[in-house]
Amino acid sequence: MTSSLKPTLLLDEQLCFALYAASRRMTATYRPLLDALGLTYPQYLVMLVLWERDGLTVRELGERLQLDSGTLTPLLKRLEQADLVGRRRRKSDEREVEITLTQAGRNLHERALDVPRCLANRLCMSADEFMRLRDELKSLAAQLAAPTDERD
Amino acid sequence: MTSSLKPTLLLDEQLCFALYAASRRMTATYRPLLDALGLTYPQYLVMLVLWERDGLTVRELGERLQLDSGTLTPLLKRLEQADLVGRRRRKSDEREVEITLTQAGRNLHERALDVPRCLANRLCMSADEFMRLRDELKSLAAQLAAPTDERD
DNA sequence: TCAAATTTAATTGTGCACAATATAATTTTC
DNA sequence: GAAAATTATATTGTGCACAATTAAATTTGA
Repeated sequence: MTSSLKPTLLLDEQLCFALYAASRRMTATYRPLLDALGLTYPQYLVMLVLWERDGLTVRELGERLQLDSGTLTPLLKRLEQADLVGRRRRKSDEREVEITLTQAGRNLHERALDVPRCLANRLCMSADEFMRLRDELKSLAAQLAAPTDERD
Repeated sequence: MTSSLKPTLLLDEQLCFALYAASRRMTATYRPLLDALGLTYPQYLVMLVLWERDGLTVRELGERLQLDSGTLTPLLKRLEQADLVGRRRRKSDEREVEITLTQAGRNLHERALDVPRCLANRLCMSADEFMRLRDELKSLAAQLAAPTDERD
């Protein structure tokens, strides 16, 4: 049989704290690697998206990363200051701001290839464990994102 | 055989992004529940620790939550403003600031018992799955926290 | 066609995170 | 027991997150 979940307020028993602590620890592990590239962790995520597909709008970046314009607008301005991206209103629809990589932004891609390799070394995890944990987190996020049509 | 991990820069393949996104989504799921208690998510974590053991110092809270004084000092001042905790220097060592629950802080404990129950309903996870994922995240965080005596 | 509704970014304000530094109290060492 | 080192908290500054509001462009619909 599967034991039923007994909710408590003990910190060490909380999934939410394990998630929160692991996420901050992961970001801290990336920090020295990303410092070398002149990027913060959220800036790195934006660059990942743009390296996959350049020329997205702020809205499209936000959908991909689940971040709103209040976060992205200043972040993108800092990337623009660093000469990694350009920002310009689209001719076809002036409400949209298109973000494009500069040459320096494109050049950074190659140096960034080291980052996941370094992390993989730190993880001491098999590819299978890695993918299973990743997919469990994705499905957890999807479940929490789903509209709450549950009775309480 | 176990396939070897091939590091890429594709967002959807990154464990780190799955972790980051799941953590933010979890916090967002807590938000409406904690709003009802007048707490933010990090404030709730501090209260969890104090409900388990009252009268800790800022340093001890920081060790438990892996947060430094730059985060905790203003957060604790807001909890003090909300009359949930008191702060006072210890007589035995005036460098230390002891945090104690007020009566209102203790009273909040009972109302908070609903929070993990509501979350458990949202998760649609067996207790076994819950505990396994939680423990995997704990061991991931521990691994990343360990000193990097790896060769690259 | 033109007013209303919608969409998209930007702005504002609050609250973390965290690095770096400052300050004050305590402990250690000589 | 006084100088030096250590410890604990607070402060400052930067950069997210995210809610709420604003502003501008576009679309919709009578």
